[in-house]
Amino acid sequence: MTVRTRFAPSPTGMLHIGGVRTALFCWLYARRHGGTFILRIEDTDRERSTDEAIQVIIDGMDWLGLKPDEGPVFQTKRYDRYREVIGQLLASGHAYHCWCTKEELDQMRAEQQARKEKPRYDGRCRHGRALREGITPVVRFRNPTEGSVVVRDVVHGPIEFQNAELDDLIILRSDGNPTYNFCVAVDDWDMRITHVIRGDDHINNTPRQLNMLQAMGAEPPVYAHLPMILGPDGTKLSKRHGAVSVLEYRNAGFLPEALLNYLGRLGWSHGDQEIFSLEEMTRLFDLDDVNKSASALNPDKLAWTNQQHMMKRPGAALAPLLAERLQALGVDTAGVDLAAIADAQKERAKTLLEMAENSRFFFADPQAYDPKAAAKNLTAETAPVLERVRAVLDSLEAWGAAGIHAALEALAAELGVGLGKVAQPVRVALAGGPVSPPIDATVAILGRETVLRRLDRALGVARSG
RNA sequence: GUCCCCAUCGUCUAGAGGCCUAGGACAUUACCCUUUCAAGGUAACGACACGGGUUCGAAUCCCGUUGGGGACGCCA
Repeated sequence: MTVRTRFAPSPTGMLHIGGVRTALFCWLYARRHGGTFILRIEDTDRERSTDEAIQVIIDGMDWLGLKPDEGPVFQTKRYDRYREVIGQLLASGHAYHCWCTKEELDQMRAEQQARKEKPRYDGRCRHGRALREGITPVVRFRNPTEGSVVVRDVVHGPIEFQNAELDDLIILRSDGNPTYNFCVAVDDWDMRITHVIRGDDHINNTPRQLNMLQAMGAEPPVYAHLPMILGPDGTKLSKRHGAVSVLEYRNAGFLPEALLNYLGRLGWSHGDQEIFSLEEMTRLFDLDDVNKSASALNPDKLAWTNQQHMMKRPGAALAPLLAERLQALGVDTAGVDLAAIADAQKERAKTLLEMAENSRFFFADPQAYDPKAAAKNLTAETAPVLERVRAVLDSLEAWGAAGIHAALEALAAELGVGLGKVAQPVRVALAGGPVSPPIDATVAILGRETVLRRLDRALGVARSG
């Protein structure tokens, strides 16, 4: 049996990272077993579905590299098929028309709640009802009233539901649109889905879907309900928590492999390992290792994970992404070795955005010096040192980090001071502040002309300060 | 309210009855390394929700309590 999984988002909001984690596990499981991963867009709610949301789903998955093998399949394109199945269910008595109005149903629910009962359709149209003028009936699924349904869930184990707890759900609205639970059942069947991997907020839908599958004569898939992902404060994920949409993570400068690594470690683990490449995850992933409890997002750990992945990438593989972030900040990146900058900066930034911000001084001379740093490093005492550095660098033959390092070290030795006494004034002169990559790399990247120019300017400040 | 799910450091997790004096990671704090900042290294802090069973032995199995989450739509 070939494994077939599906990721089935509804395009009503932005694709958030809880959805991404679901997509990841579906993708991973399919990849791991040489199966097929399908993207299905559940857009039967025509009021709330938007093209923009569909685009975000597709762009987001594309960015992350979670490419579907089939799809996107749109449920709204399958209406003929749904109506066909509804016709069959009607004919076989597994479904019936219901003429209740919304007002009638609202009243019924209100009464039930007043009696502290679980609100549910009471089946008043179950055994036929006179056709009512001016009302287009809905179609309801005739759920069994006795016995129970057992969901065989690979992460939770068997879960039993009493049929008496379930009511007759609407499968076709009065406007002719089929509803979610029904479409899911038909689609999972038609698409020959073998493993339904989704959030555990769907556990309660599963017995209904199982009953419909049975009524249609379909073999049910295996279910795996994943624990929810909560916001950092342990409550349900919402816009309140800030970055929720995948694309926001891209814009904040996270690497796709890092986001996937972090999300993968939520609800899944492999011993003590924290850092995984996508390839490793694919090789190691198993539904047996998925745990049952919800997990809260930890922004610090996400940032750390991102840094770990940035350090794993060669600078050249970071350069184009760094360029995007710099351009977003309005920095002109022409003519500068971005790969070298990325290599120098990747272990001192948590995100590409932070890297870009830390790297601005590579592209423009400091407009002002950090007051504290200048007061300490651009002084009458350091001026002679800066002068010597200027002379040494001016006459240096081969421009390169190794040569620069050797030259500065020799100078420090000659002056009888530690390298720090030489490097720090130079750093402030070049970067405008007390922080930068190692001075040799910084000098090398900046280039002789820029370095000499900035030293001259700093010298002016040092002499007068 | 009814039904369903869940429960190990602040957070993510390891843990399949003895290997647990409960391990790792993020965060925090100290120290080391060091030309700054980082990165890296070492250490410290820090948890089995509670109560009953079962067992020679329970974080692990069972029951209850409490707490959290989800579902109960002509939403998905």
